[in-house]
Amino acid sequence: MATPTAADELSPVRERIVRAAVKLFAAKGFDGTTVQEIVTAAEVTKGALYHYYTAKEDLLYEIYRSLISIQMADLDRIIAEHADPADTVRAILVNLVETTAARVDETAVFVREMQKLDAECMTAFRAERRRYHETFRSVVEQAQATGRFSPTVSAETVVLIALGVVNQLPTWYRPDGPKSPDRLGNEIADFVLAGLGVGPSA
Amino acid sequence: MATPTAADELSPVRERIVRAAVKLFAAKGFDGTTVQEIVTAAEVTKGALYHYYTAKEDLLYEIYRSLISIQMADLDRIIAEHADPADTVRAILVNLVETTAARVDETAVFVREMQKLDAECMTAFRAERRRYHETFRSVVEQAQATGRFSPTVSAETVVLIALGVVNQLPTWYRPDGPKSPDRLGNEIADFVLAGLGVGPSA
DNA sequence: CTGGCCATACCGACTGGTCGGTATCGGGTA
DNA sequence: TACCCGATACCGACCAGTCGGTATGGCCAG
Repeated sequence: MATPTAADELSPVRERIVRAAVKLFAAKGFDGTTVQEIVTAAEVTKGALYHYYTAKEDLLYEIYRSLISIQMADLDRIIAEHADPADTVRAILVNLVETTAARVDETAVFVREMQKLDAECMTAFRAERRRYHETFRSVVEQAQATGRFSPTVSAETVVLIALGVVNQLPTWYRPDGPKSPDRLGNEIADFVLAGLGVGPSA
Repeated sequence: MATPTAADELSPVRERIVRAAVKLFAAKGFDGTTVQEIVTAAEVTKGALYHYYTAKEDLLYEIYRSLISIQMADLDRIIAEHADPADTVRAILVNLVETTAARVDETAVFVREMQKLDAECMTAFRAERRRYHETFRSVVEQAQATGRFSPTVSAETVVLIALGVVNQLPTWYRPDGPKSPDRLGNEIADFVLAGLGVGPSA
């Protein structure tokens, strides 16, 4: 266990390759990026890349897996930590904005190129996404049922709106912009909670 | 002027080509679609395509131009037609959802492949988008300044959220789903207006 | 200690096939 | 005939992936 190859740790070479791939895929798209460009940017050779990965598509898979596993773990943790639904929703949104802002390239690739995965990966990822979506929605639904949130708008629409902003975030978010991810997340949460009939902060 | 080549009218062949291109680009991406696939789907030949277009990229340009020009015209018309800001915001959102639902493929391509346009087209399109964004935002800002909308959330955030949902719409919207575009648009408008402190309908 | 052996990590020229785009010609219409 | 629309054959560039080979380092027998 001296070598950090366990679990999620990537060997330095693998990590350099994936990092380069993410940046290039985000900038030029999956099909628009050549394997040669990736290996040049990663300062490795084609042989090295194909030593670690069996196909270009594996890189996509690696990117998605790391992104989704983080988000799902965060969601479960947040729901376990908070009792009040307004707190929960706020925490979910702030966390989502923060992790997305920290991984803009990954998210951009995810949003734009998801459908390029082969059928079985697609199904798996759709299932994960669905679980995220439905977990989020049930938080809203339960709070509506117990009268904490206004029931006028459908929970489905709320979730669609909330996830919509986050997925579009890579298009407009700039790390050097005036608003920190934390503030951005809270502003979005303010708005969403206002739409659910909850006043700003408790 | 007997031939309908004027203004936005496309000759039958051109139209078939663009239609096929939109569908394929939406399904497989710009780089993932070959010119041969386009001409096969359009039931024309490569010669015909390159007779009307000088490059594959021209097809992207054509798609964007038609989408954006419609949206900009709608926006200007809607703002001219409505005096009350709540009505204006609702009308903008309903219209946006309806036109987007009617052109899911175009929007999907637009959102995903915009950056593949060359530098000058990009600049032009960014300017148009910016104008849309800022026009929308100023409607919200003015209503906040005159006390019609709650000033607690920044107008910028509201616009980002509203346009976020619409751009993501191609990912989840299904024409055969339970909700009509009109109803969807109104639900989104309900939520956005609630977030701005305006009760449902006037 | 040392020398032979093997596994893992990595190299980069090469290939089979594909793709965007072009050159050229036929055939219908005026 | 003249001209435009479209068909077909073709080209040069490029790309994902391969494959024969090298380098490094650990390990075990002598």
